[in-house]
Amino acid sequence: MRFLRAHAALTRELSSRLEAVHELTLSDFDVLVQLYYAEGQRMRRIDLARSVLLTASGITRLLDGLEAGGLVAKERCDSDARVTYAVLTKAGERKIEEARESHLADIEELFGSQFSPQERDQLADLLGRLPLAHTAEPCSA
Amino acid sequence: MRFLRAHAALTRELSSRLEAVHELTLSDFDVLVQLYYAEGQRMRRIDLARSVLLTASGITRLLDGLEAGGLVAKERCDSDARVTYAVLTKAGERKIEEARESHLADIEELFGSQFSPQERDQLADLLGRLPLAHTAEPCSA
DNA sequence: CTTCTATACTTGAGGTCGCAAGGATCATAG
DNA sequence: CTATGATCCTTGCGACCTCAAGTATAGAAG
Repeated sequence: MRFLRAHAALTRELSSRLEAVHELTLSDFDVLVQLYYAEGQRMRRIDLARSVLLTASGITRLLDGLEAGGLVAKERCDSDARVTYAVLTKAGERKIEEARESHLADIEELFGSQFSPQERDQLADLLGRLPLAHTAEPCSA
Repeated sequence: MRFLRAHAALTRELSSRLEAVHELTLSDFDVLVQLYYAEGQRMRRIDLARSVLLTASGITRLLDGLEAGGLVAKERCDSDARVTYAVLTKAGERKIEEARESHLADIEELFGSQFSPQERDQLADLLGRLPLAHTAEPCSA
């Protein structure tokens, strides 16, 4: 129960702040961060989908939006014509660097301020043990 | 990050199981449980909304569905014509008692099995400290 | 080469939810 | 009594996401 409640409350707050300041969804931000830390700042759409826990169709539509905003671009793959890469553009890079700052501050305020460093580790450990929560975490947020 | 991932994965799994077996959304279930434990098995719609962290409009539409299914009923309030109560019907009571059983088993499997009793308390404590997570918890799930 | 299966992606339809606006009712103050 | 403001609820609209189905490509087997 607490888990669900906490999530609903936190994501609503974080999402609305992110949206108000940067015009980004939490999912948008999530995708941009993944790309930011990816090698060559590019990823296959399918891997992107898995790492942010969306379906393939979800990623298609989300990237449509980010492409329209010029934050990411498509790129074909030479060795396999089925795959399309999503690449972070310069604008996208700037965007995520801006947004990351305020987003981390928001997280710190809503989340981090409640816990001691030790408790944070504990929480991370406990949450990390949950099934299916292991998709990709080459990221510091 | 882990928090968001864990939530996405868990709710998808729990929700699809609940839907497959009982044709209930996680939110539906949540509302039914709230009513089940409420005094007289009835609540004002607005309080229901706050306790499950939905907006008023969300509750209206969700209850439309549950009413259509005969699980809850509307009831006018004599002392204040603005408010409408949502009351659990007999069918709703049966439904929630059935669903609760399998849902708790699912939770146990996905969630509880990862932790010792002590760790559960720890996790509950940590999550409970998050802001806005304090809405209503007269419930054992 | 052809066929069969698996994978990557897109699209159409449908569900859930929030926001903003509007209607009804209540409470309070003049 | 009337005006004002607050509260409860509903509705139109749009955002986001999933599922199912369809297209295109790849790889392996006959």
